[in-house]
Amino acid sequence: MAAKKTTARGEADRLSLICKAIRRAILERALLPGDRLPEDALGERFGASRTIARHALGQLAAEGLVDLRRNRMAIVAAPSFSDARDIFDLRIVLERQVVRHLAGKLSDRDVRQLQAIIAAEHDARHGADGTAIRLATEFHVALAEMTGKPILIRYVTEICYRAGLALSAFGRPHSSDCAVSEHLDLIEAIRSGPAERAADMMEAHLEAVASRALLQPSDARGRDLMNILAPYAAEPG
Amino acid sequence: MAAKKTTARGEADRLSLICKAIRRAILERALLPGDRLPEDALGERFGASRTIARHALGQLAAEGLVDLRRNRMAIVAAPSFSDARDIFDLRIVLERQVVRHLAGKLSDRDVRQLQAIIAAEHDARHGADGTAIRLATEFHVALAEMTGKPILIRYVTEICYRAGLALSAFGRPHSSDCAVSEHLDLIEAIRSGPAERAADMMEAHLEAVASRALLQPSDARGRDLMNILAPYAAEPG
DNA sequence: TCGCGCTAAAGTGCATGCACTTTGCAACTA
DNA sequence: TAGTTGCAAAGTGCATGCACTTTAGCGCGA
Repeated sequence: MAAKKTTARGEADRLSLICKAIRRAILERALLPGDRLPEDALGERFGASRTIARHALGQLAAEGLVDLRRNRMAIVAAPSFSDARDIFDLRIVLERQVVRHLAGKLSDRDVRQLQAIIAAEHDARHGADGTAIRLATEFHVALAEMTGKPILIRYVTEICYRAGLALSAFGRPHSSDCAVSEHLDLIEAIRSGPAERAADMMEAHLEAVASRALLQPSDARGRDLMNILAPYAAEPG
Repeated sequence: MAAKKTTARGEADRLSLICKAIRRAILERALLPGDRLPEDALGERFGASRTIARHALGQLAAEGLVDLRRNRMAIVAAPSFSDARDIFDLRIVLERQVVRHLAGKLSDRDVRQLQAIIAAEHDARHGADGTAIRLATEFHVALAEMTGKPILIRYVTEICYRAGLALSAFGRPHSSDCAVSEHLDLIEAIRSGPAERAADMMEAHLEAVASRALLQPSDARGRDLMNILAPYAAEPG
């Protein structure tokens, strides 16, 4: 009973495989907002049929990472500037909640796990841009997971990916440098500090990330035609 | 060009049609946690094939309303007691955020719309149980929509439906009576009050709803076998 | 009477096929 | 040359079919 059919091992079915791959590609900026995601190509790339690829795109659309218009090819979502701001506002209230749950309750094992991620961030800070961004996200997701609350974990994870996408739409290439020291401070505050102080620190950290990237709204690379043309639509000539 | 094919009018494609129907059925307790959702029956009921029904179930699973296990029939999700508690915790932080955005900014039109919903709640308070619950939820969703922030709206709507499901799993039949007066007070606080006071009032309201329903964990109708048996697993005999 | 295995019916997992829609390109026109 | 029209290639929307899995019922033995 080693292999039942062609499939055995730890194959977590191809649907979630495709979802994971696209999520990660978006997070690491291998896929950029507006990039096309044809069903056939996707399916072929992962050895599945269009049916599966289509289903995966549906899931990702539900998570806000993919834009799905009828009869048109799916594309990586291109959040507007105000979407980006709203995503970070939401991320702040969710991660404040994470920190509140964790304050004064981190086990030594937790701390070590977080420090390992930060160490990886440190190592990656001069490597590929995408790796640094992914690790920074992993830090926040790991924090959420330490609450042990599945629902909170799900929403924080989702909003973190959407935030990554938003930064990808508006952020300048080098925006995640000092994250390492901020993350270290954060651990210390959560480990020892009172809940509200730690939560405030998380908010300050996320606000800093957002404002480093989301300063000028008209930074997008020529996309968002509707917004650009809006002022011209009212007055003719 | 009246009707292009068999389909015209405002048909919002059958996928979202199925999703909406199931969401509403769950909210109104026509569908209860654990109820079976076979793909064929669903498709047939809505004049679609299994492909569409399956896709719809995927979406609903992503929203946490449906439980999808491989090779097994989909069922309405049966949140555990701690899931229910977490859902309400999350709902509180999200709706506090809604209220913060809205405090002191409700237009007369907004107030009238909210009052109309409350009036409907008042009328329905002795009718079908499901209608009252649906209207109470509509009140909260309408509030979220008044922020005009699509991302916030999406998450609040989703968590409201999940909360409805959680109440369905643990709540006693008559738990939404005094909601009317609480909702009226809430409007007044949001319209006139300072943001944090209004947010506190929203928290108190949701906490009241939760504690009215989520008092005793072992209320579930014989489900949640694992939890029930947990104390017996340790000591034999 | 109660458990236990076996089998048919019901259901899921997924690829494929066909009809329809969009799109890019190229020829045509002014 | 620039704009427009028409057409083929590419892509989506969806139903259906087939292989595999689960499940429920039934008969059999104890």
